[in-house]
Order: sequence, then C-alpha cells, then structure tokens
Amino acid sequence: VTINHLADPMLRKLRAIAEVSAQDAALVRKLRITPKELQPKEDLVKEGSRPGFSAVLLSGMLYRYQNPGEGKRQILSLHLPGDIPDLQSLYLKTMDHSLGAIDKSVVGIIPHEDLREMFQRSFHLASVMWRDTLIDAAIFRQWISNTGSRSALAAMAHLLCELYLRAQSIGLVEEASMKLPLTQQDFADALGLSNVHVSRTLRRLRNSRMIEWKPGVLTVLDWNGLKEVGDFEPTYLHLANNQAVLVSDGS
Amino acid sequence: VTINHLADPMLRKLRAIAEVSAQDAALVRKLRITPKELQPKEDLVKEGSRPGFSAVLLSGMLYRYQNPGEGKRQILSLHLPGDIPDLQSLYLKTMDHSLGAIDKSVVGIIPHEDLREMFQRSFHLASVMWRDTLIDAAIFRQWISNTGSRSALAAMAHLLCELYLRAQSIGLVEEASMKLPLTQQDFADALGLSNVHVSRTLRRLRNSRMIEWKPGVLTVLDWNGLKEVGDFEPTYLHLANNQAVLVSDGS
DNA sequence: CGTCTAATTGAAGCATCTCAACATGCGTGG
DNA sequence: CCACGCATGTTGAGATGCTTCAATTAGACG
Repeated sequence: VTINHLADPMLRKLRAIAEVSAQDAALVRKLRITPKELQPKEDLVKEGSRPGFSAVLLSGMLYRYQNPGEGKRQILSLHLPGDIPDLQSLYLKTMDHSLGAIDKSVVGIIPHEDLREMFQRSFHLASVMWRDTLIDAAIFRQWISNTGSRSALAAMAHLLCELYLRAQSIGLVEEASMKLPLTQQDFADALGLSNVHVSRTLRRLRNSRMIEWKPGVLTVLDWNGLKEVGDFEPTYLHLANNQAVLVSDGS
Repeated sequence: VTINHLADPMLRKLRAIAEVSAQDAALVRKLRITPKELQPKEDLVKEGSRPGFSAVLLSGMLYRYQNPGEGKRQILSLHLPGDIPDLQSLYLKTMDHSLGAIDKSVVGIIPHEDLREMFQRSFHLASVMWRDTLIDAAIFRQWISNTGSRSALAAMAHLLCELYLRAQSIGLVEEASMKLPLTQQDFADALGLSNVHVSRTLRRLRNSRMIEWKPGVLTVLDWNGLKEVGDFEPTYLHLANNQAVLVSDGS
C-alpha cells in the first residue's frame, strides 16, 4: 500500500508557510498516516479527552468549538485541507475544545509517536510545525477582534475574506468561487450572532453585490469592497506567497 | 554583572508548565537578558514591525492589542511576570499586533539569536517553549468564547477568574488579593464592552459580594460563586500544579 | 488647592436577540 | 413520480442588553 500520497496535502501546506528540503519531505512521507472518513457533524476529538494522535485534514472541512454554557456553541476556527488542527494535543494533553467535521470529510490520523520521532530527526520540521501553530494563534487573535470589536457586517465580511484567501492559497478557489458548506447557524456560532441576524447580514452583503452565496458555495464579486467592509488586512495569515494581489477586484 | 537572576522569573514560569532539568536550566541562564523599563501605556513592539528580539516580563503587567478600525482597541491578552508574550516573533516575522505596558514594568530583552541557539542545543527546551505558546493559544480560544458567547457579567467573571488563577500560580496572590492595575477602559477593550457597562458590571459583582475591587487591587471573596457566574473551567490554563483547590471558597 | 484622569450615574438610542410564522429545498419512502 | 418530513433559510415584530452622550463625583498628584 502506497501511503506516500497521503502526506501530500500536508507537504503543500507546510511549503505554503516555509521552505521544506527534499530530505525533510522524505521524513514527512515516512509518517504513518491512516485515512478516516467523518460524516457531517461527527466529532473526531472531544473536549476533555486525551488523544494519542493528531490529524491532517485531507478533504472536506473541520471546525473547532467549545460549549461555553448550556446549549451554547462557540466555533473557534475553521479548517481546510492540509491543516493539522489538533497538533497542540501533542504538547497539551487534555483537549480544551472539540474538533468535528462541518461536511463529509477525510482526515489522516498520525500517531503522536511518529511526530515526536520526526521532530527529533529534524528540528527544522519541528520549527515549521511550530510556526504553523503560531499562525493558528494569529488567526485566533483576529477572531477575538471579530467577535469583540467589529459589527456583525464587518465581522462577517472579515471571516469571508479570511476563508477565501486561505482557500485560494491551497488552490481551492476557481473563478472567484469556493466550496463553503457552512449553515447560517454555523456562521452564527462562529461570529457570536444569532442565525436570524446572520441571514440578514449575508443578505446585506449580497444586496451590495459584494458576494454571492448559496448554501455551500461562496462567490466573491467585489474583493476590494469586501476587504474594506471587513477591515481585512491579510498580514496575520503569514502566507509565504500572499496571493491577495492575484484576486484583483473580480471585475 | 551577574545577569543570572534575570532568568529566574522565566525559569519559574517554565517549571510551572513542564519539567526543566538542571542542565536545561543552565542553558536558560546563559541567555543574554537585558533589562528595560517601560512606562505605563508605553509600547514595546508595534504592529507591523519586525523585531529581532523577544521579551520576558520581569515585573509589572503587559498587554497585547490590535486596532480593528478607527479608534478601536481590542485587547487580546494580559501578561504577568515570567510570560514571554512575543515569543511568536521568532517564527512570525511581522507583528500582527502590538505589545505594551499596562503599568510601569520591567522586561528582559532576549535576542532571537540566543533563543535559536538554545533551541538547537536542547530540543526539550524548545518543546517547553512551544508548549507555552500553545497555552497562549488556548487562552486566546477562551477569550473568543468570552467576547463571542458570554454575557457581560459572565465574561467579566471569567476574565477575573483567569487572572486570579494565573497570578496565584506564580505566587502573586496574597490573602485572596492581587495587584490588577487595569482601568475600566482596559477591561472594556479586553471584553468588547463600553467602559460604562464595565462600571455597572463590576458593581454587580461587588454588590453580590463575589469580589472587592478598587482601582489596582482585586480581592476575590467568593471564588466558587465567581467561577460559576463566569462558567470557568481552569483546564485550558494547563497549569502543571493546578492550585484552584488551594483557593477554596475564600470563606 | 487646582488640575487631570478615572469612575459613576442617568437617560435615550440602537444593534442585535428572541419568538414565531412561513418558505424553500432535499431525501426518502410510498 | 409524488407526498411527506425535516433541516435550513427568510421575514416580521417586539424585547433587551449594551452603547452613547452628558453631567457629576471621586481620587491622585503637583
């Protein structure tokens, strides 16, 4: 069984944020990666558990969330293929949040053991992964500003900008469109809004011709406009080859 | 000039979250740490800059913030002695936020070069520091839930719980009191509230006899009550020796 | 004792929430 | 192929938590 290709999304991601030598790439390919399919809304790791593995997302979309109080759900981050959303479980034993699938997804399970051994062999790879978790934290910081300081309209625009750019950086945008299988309730829980207000906010963005949105598909019609409404500055994504310029204004 | 003792707050912090051997401690003491005094509201690092050093807080209190729009300020985190709030600048060149002093503070400046060399010599130390940045991210996640999902009262209670426990873990709580030099505007910018509402919210917590608060000093009168109001679960702080039990209900 | 910053209080406004009804779309089983 | 059911999205109307504005008080410092 050739498992090498399972490492490809991860390598693409790592190369998007740092240099990776052929030698290091070989180490990555040696990881034992076991594919596992997740159904929509299925959890991979639950808050409070102590997993012995991490997972790289191969296809679909994952999300991390907490339940801060009865019946509430706060979505903390959204993840695209190549992301390793629970790498922190390598050094933080107990999960302080849950990790689940938005859509039908496939993840690659990697034993912590293998990651530790890889880091022993190559400190550079460890530091690249470290860097990845730091970018993760930078995204959290923006998420704080989103839920804390921005209006519903600005927050929504900012979130869409972020997802669009991240999708683009891994080649998942075609003709200004990307798959975005979030329900309005998902948006609501991500932004700290009600689903009703999400509906109205998305409508405003559609009415002003900045985006098209049908459940499952986002199209950006006016990138510059959306950026401005969302007060979006892509620096924090720390993309090696920032492709914002390639997007232009979609006209 | 003996600069060894400048490494003490950092060592205490590292030992609060992981084991540190005598050999590794010696490496930490070899770091060139230059003290620098900061005045209240003075910035150490500004958003957009590319610092060549990191800083360990020796005394006082630091905070990280962004400006998401004209005149707005979102406080992202608060830092106590021993913290290394801008360690991420080692791997993320451009600062996506600013770092400043709440109060008159002293930081120890550490060249990135020294940290890199230390990590080369001891992967264990690197992984402990990595772990520290991961705890940082865990705190960001809670901050998201705070600004996103919790009411003003719960968010305030949660923030006070966190700061109290963190202060306690490094020995800065005496007789249920800690120095907390935040203004109500600082609280407001941390929680995404107005200063007026912060005033009313703190009053409610005082009226229900959960805390005492005078500008500069917080006293926790009813730890269990505060925990409950704030829906506070200390797991995410990943303190090695969780001292919550030592606090009891303050009665 | 005067000045400045921070905290408090009241009152009006508004962004967002909650509740509720209805519409739409999709999968399933008849 | 149609009928039904269920999840999702939309729209309206009333409720509310928090904001804004503005005036007043309290505390720190020279």
